[in-house]
Amino acid sequence: MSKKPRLRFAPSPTGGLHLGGVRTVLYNYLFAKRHGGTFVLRIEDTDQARYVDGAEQYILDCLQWCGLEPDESPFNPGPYGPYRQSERKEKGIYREYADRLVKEGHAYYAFDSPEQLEEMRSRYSTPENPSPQYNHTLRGKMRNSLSLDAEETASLLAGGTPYVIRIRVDPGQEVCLNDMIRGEIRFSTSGLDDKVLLKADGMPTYHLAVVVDDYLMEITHAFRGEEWLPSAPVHVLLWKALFGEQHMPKWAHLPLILKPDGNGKLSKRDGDRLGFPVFALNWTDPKGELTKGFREIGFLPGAFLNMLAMLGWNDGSGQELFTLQELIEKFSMERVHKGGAKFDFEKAKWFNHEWIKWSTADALAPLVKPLFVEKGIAIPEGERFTQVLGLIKERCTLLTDFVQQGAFFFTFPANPDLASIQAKWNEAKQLFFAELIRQYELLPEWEADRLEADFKQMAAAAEIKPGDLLQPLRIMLVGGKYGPGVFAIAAWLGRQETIHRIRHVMGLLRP
RNA sequence: GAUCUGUUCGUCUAAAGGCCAGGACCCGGGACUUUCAAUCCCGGAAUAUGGGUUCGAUUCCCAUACAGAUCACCA
Repeated sequence: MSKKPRLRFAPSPTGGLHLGGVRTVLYNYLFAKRHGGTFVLRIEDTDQARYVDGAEQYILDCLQWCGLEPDESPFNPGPYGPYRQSERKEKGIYREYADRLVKEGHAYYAFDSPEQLEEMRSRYSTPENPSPQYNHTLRGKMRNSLSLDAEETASLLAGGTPYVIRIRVDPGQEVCLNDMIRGEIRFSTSGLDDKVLLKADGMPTYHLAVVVDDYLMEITHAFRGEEWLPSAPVHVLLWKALFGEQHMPKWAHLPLILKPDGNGKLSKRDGDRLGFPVFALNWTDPKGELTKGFREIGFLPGAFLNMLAMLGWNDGSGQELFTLQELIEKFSMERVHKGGAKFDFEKAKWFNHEWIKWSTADALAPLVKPLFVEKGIAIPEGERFTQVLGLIKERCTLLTDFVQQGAFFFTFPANPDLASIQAKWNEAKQLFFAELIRQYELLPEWEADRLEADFKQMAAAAEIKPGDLLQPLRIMLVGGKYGPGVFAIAAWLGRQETIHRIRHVMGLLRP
């Protein structure tokens, strides 16, 4: 790489950050870091109608949670600011380039009202061509500085008639785009339309803004979703007209993330319908409707990123578990897929489970603690708590599972599952546990192996299969048929609590 | 409808002309065991179709089929 790469993520602050968006961030970030480059966050807030308060902070929170923090952003500006397009517009940046395009004949003024545009679309719409475009064939029939004479245009302009600036695309030329993932893609300009570049409110559209800002911010590589491919030739045309193609960033259009069932882009609705999140973090829309995020349902950020990275990329070795650091070291655009990938929530959970197993109890503790607190469960400080996490982490797929799996350590089992032992409960067992309590009370040391050894010895003496006694003991200590080894549990609970729990359930059972 | 992009087990994918198409998720079975997990073993399942090119095609070419994206003063 000749110079330090500069990459950007350029979301519009309109709502929750989607899985696909996070993956776009990730690939941009990985590539930047892989090559010692810079990762910038630029806010594309040019659509004031869709702007949502708080969405910008939300995006930053997502990046922070993921650990994909930008080197330059509206919150920590670098030398290429401002980093919000609305602020850039205030400085007249886009206007200047739009005017230049008009002056040089690459763009023109269009005075058509929304009604007139609608009228045009319905008038020229046919079964063969359901979406007529504002292009070289139709622009002569519309009200613009190409169809009107200069005098009329000037008076319209002087009279304050609302107008937009549209790119002038001449037919019959070929635009070639060299995509890092897909190779050479050719478009004929005949199929392109005269896209609006500058809106009537003076704001640029995405097309103008992305080109101008990528140039001004010296972006070297631009990775974005595949849905942008159809408008890529317009951007190439703009680059040629404004700054020269040789300065254009290298493009890559990332494959789409598809819905698990059927086909098509994964949407928030699919998540609601199928019962999984599609946003990174909880998102509350302006109407107050909450959409769950991966963080809140109990994902580790590392697992989330790991899963996303593998949706469309692999290093060819068969390795599936990667830390962010490893991804940075191994990531390469050459190995990014062309085809879209269906999102599989089961596999996503598998990644998280692996990450939890792999995490230390100490690392998990601060993440899990609030979950217990939330449920009103008082937890001990320090080692006592992490010991429990160590005991149960391998059976937790989501962080939230820890509460379910671990609550009985800290709270007395209120409703023990008597049904599963009552049927086989008898005098002999009653006697056994009474004796067990006596024995345990006298035990010099309270430690799992010793507890187990004594238990088995006594079972043998009583001529009852240990298995028939362990089930009741588990219900007594845990309350249900789950959890780690019973003697490890007893050891952790301590003598007093263990005996208390045994006694309590014995009182509930009738031989 | 037009333009563009895709297509290997149900899903994510490996094999960048050449060992029985490999791994993972998932599902089924077994082992272990003290429940549930974890772990280990075994099994299930794929190159969309048709033509070429080649001694040999998952891989290269063409056609067909299917799927997707886009077609706003939204990004």
